[in-house]
Amino acid sequence: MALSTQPYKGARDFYPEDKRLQKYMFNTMRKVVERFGYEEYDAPILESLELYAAKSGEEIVNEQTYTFTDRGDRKVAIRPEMTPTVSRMVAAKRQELPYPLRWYSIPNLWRYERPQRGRLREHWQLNVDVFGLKGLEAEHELILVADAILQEFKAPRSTYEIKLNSRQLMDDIFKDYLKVDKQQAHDLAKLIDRMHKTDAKVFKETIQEITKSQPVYDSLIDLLHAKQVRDLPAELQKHDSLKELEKLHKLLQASGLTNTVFDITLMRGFDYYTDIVFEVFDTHPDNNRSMFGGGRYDGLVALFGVEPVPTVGFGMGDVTLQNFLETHKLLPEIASETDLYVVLVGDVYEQAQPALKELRAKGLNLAVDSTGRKTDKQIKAADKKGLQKVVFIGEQELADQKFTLKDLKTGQTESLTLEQLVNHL
RNA sequence: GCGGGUGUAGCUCAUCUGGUUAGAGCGCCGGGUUGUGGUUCCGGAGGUAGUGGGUUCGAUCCCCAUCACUCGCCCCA
Repeated sequence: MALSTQPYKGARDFYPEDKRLQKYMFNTMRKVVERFGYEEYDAPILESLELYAAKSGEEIVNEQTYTFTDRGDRKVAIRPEMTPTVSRMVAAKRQELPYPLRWYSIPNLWRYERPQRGRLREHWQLNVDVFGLKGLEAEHELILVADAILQEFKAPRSTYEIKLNSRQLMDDIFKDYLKVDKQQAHDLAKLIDRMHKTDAKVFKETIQEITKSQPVYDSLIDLLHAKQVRDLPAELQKHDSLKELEKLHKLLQASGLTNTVFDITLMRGFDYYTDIVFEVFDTHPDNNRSMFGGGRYDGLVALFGVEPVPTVGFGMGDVTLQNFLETHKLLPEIASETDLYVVLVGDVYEQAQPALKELRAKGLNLAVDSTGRKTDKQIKAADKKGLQKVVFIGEQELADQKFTLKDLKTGQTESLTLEQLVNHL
């Protein structure tokens, strides 16, 4: 039985052309978040299982986390998300860190689930967090960062929509406005979260079943029709979170983000969110899904026994981002890291070394064809690698110290000294 | 974890209700004479039909199992 060449289920091999694309995406993200003053951190892929048990939500720990017991009998998890880790890191140095803290990371994360479009078992996720800002300047900044990343990828604002809501608002609506109990609130939240995917009739019937009260049902249906903050009942207009949402919306509009909307059905899966949450949606019908999201989670750092630190963060997955860029045809051709393919003509491997050394010293990335095969084969190899520039080095060139540079795209050749060659590229 | 679909050459797919040596396009390799690719021409390699069972005189085709991929659900990025 031959060994399988397939990568592990739900995980990807990155061949050089795939890796080039990944590097392009990550470098673009890095460039943008660093422009906003965020600094990169990292951490181990393994964490103690307890880290996730506390606050991530039931499902992700019980069913979606890769776990094992190590030789020292410790329960270990492969990180399914980065937020608990970064909270742990901040808590560990709570007193000595300079706030506001702007941190980012691009970790690979593992979740045990059924792979499908936009969702694999291993993915990379840009995590951007700001620690130590109580005001909604934090939310504003992070949404600007998310938007700036998509702008850097040249995505028109019509291709995505930024949805805003508040977890606090929803909690208070359930508790004080609708006056339903905890279990009902939880069930309703889950249901509302998938309202757009549920059949309208089934949706309403399920609400009936959960609320068991006609007035509550009517009020809730009314709320769900709200398209903007102003549509909500006057009684709720006084709610702090709603005022904040309105302010945030104005701030974003003033920043040129014309594609932000209030969406009362936005819930977000993790239990640790405490107030404003947001998600960026792809508006394309073929890929209508949440690309990334985040929100405020003021309580997480305090779980480590230190004073709380107000925090806002978001995550952006590489798979969903790539789907988005592909769907909107925003992925450019990415050139190889190699600048120049060296065709050796005749038996000149040894004599060519000084010239090769000089070219490398001047910063060119060279791939030398040291096979000794015919020149046409060598050129074909360069072409197949997707390289555009080829230089010929043979007896003649070495004698004259003039080298023939060929552009495989235009077919033109030029005879150049090493100096000129370097300047040319 | 649950439900549906698919699985034939490296890739995309044929093989007409089970019937001789399973085909094509693209790709790949070699050649059109020795220092210039991409076009073109000629030639060639490559498949135990995902895997294992079963039904049948006979299975790529029907049945079962299993694995993989894929779509949806759950959940989420």
